[in-house]
Amino acid sequence: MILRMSTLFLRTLREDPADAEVPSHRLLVRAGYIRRTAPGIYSWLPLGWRTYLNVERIVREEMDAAGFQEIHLPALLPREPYERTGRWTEYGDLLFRLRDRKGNDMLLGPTHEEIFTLLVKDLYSSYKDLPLSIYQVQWKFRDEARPRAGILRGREFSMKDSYSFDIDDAGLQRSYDKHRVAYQQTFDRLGLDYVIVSAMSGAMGGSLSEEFLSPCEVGEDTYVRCTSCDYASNTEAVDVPVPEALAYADAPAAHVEDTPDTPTIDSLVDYLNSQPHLRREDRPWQASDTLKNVIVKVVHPGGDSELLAVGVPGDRDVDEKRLGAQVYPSALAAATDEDFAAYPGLVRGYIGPEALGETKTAKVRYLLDPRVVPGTRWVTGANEPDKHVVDLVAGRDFDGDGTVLAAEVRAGDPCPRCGRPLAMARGIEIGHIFALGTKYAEALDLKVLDEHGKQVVVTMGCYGLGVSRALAAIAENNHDAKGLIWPREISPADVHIVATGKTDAPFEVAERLAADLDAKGIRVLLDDRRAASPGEKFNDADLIGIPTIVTCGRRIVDGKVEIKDRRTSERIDLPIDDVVDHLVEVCAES
RNA sequence: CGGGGAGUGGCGCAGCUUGGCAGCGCGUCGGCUUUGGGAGCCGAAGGCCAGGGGUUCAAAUCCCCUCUCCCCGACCA
Repeated sequence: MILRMSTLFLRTLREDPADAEVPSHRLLVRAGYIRRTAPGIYSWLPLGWRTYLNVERIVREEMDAAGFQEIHLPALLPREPYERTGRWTEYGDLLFRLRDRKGNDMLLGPTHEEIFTLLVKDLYSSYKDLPLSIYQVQWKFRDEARPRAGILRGREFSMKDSYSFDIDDAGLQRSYDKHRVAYQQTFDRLGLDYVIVSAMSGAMGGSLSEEFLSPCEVGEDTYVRCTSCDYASNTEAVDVPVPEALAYADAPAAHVEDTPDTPTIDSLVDYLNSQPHLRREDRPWQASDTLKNVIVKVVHPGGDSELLAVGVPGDRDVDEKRLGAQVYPSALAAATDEDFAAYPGLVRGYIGPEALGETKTAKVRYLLDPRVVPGTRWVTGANEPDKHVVDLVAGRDFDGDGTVLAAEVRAGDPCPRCGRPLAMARGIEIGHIFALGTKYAEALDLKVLDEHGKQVVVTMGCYGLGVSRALAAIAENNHDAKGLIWPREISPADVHIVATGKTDAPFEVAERLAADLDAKGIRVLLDDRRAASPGEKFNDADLIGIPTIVTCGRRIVDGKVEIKDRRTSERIDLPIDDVVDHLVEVCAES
């Protein structure tokens, strides 16, 4: 099939749309691939839809090749299964809810664990049926608080979601690994760079989960990567190398000092440096010499809560996400005035380790950053207003009840694998795989008989891959100032033929080439517009981003056309008769 | 939910401070000319200035209220 610019349902924009910031959004709208229909909701135009279908096809081929079976579930779903797993409530405002004419609650599927689980329960009842991996490509609906960046984060988006069903943990691990490999192959074929970072399973439940992040400035997920080796990790999960313990035999004894009006680390450091009798000889005091003790409230799943004290070097904040991941499945909350009132030993702004810990006066569980090893000397709160302790030595004067990875991770911190500096990076989450376990099978009572005739709960995995988001990620990684530059397999066409000139000849040559290429199975976009100026056509071709551009123009009189590689801008002139063979070769190579 | 910005022909914007015929560029339609990097000239169509209320002889412009969109943050399989 030959697409003709003269009749194509397309309008390219000369200027950037006012509401688009990120490159993929800007260019996809400008080049006439998508149009905004409502906030976070987009319509696909012919070029965009062909491109989208290519991405979807590649994903589908890779899933099929891995032995997963495609099915298709409705997007419009009943409330009941989501009620049973608790997600009707848990999803909150994120869920698009509606009612049918009888008043029954319905929803637009944000994800389909429940329905897949019920479908398997409906059909299967024996361990002999397992393992099973099934998937679909479906539009998902989430009423995001803030949709952004075009199709990178929409309220309606396309996702390939797979689900695996196994009889035991070993089977789940095998299914998980198969999906992991299938994802690697899929993203390789899509031409997307990615890093795999371990993630917290959070609300999805389960033990193991990994995210596939495509490195990209406009991505929403921050992660940490090593500047030297290939270590990459979710920020929450970065490990901190434990420094060696220091000798402290000749360390001075701890002493309490008056430090009026110093409830913050900054004010404390300034005060220490301003007092001649407190100054250090070797260098000024800095925030990292202080030990900051932060009180948070941990709310357990049952609803009980307790206070927790976290001690971190004063130059670092407690990263709530990181701490939250450590206490999961309990949740974090801010400690209230009442909480503090219950522990008179805790003096806000002047909390020190001597009052903390299971055996101390405050009896608040006290966890320390791994950097606080025995022998390190600290300035920290003396548990009295306006007083701090200097030269408090870890291991001699205080201990924690354990360690916790709660301090923020910063660029320059050492890589846990090789010790070289880490860097902060951003990425687009293009895939997320979970070893779910039995959460959904239990809630929905999916059991099969095992070889002993005993009912066992099936264990599950779920594996998401954002198809429309992957397209946006590909666009983010494949463009220049002039427009998009598609990898051939993704591109809406293989070759963009531009005819230009005032005579019929170039147009006739272009038509003939288009027909010949089409006969060879090469997909052609033909710019057969007579009225458009050459400049307009060339700019449109660069904007649209088809990988090979053939210009039938002024060289026609020499029997030649120009072939340009969109990515490298390399141009060659070729005799007309050689063009088809040449392009067949070019298309086969890339 | 917090902070910032913006709503004016299809698109991108000016006009608002200081009230007085609703403008510019692009696009669209017709005509002539033009064809290698978004062509030229002539003519034309197309706008309740987000909505509601108010002030005024007169409101895109001033005042009050509402709505919507975009960006940053919070949130988020």
